[in-house]
Amino acid sequence: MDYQKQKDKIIIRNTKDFDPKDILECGQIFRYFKCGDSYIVQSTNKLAKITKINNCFVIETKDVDYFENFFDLKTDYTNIKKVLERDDFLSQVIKKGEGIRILKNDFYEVVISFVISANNNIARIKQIIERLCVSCGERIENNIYAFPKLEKLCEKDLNFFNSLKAGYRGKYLYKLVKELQVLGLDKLKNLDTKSCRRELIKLSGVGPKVADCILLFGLGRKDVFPVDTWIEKVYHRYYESGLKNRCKISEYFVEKYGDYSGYVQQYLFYAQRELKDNMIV
DNA sequence: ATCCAGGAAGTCG
DNA sequence: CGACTTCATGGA
Repeated sequence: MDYQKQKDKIIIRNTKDFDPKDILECGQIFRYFKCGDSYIVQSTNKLAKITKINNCFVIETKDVDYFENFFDLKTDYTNIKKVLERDDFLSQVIKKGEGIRILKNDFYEVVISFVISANNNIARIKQIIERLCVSCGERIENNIYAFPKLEKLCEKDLNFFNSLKAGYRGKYLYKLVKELQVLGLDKLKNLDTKSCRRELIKLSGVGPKVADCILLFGLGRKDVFPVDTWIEKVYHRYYESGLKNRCKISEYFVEKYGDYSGYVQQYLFYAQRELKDNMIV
């Protein structure tokens, strides 16, 4: 990855492996918005502004090292895509999101965010998380708030979580934050993928799919394949169609793509969602 | 009005 | 174990 770090900015020259639209709108993060020609991205209490300037993307932030890791800039996506493009179908799919990168977002923030995501749509997920941050998060700038700390959310009652208009997920969140505080966030992070997945599923509001999203977007594990409604459509339309169970479909993809599963899943999800029903010939 | 969204939990067999 | 139902909310 061709990029240069400075005190308060990162300059990215290799724009074919980095596109903020592809990265942010592929459903792995919910705290971002367009601001003129720029994108503002938030993670925990940190903030970055991405702008295209002269065939480069410039990431302006006070936390250069954090966002270098956040955008996974040390990983070579040219090589990842080269491997995957040996498959003719994937080659077509990747064209729809060539600038995708899998983010390394904050583990705890990802847990909360994807419990909210269950059986929900992205526009509404963003609104619910925004309400959560505005009501409980530290104020960073004018209308910018940090993601609330776990201790703060543990003080809140069930009524508060219901007021977020998260529907039946309110009671999951209420129980979840207490479970996380008792368990300790660091203990989960250091487990191997299968053990961690098994522990995550014990948390309230976390099932197989949400656990896979947490592993992928919060812990950088690429040997998982979250299966939601979009991916289920992709499976039945472009792969085999014999499996009905989403867990089995996930296993099918992980066996097929191994340590590239997370990347493939994200390319497929983005292409299917962007192009609706006419993804590929 | 009915269906759908980055599904999970509860129940039943 | 697997299948089946219920669960809020809001946009299309």
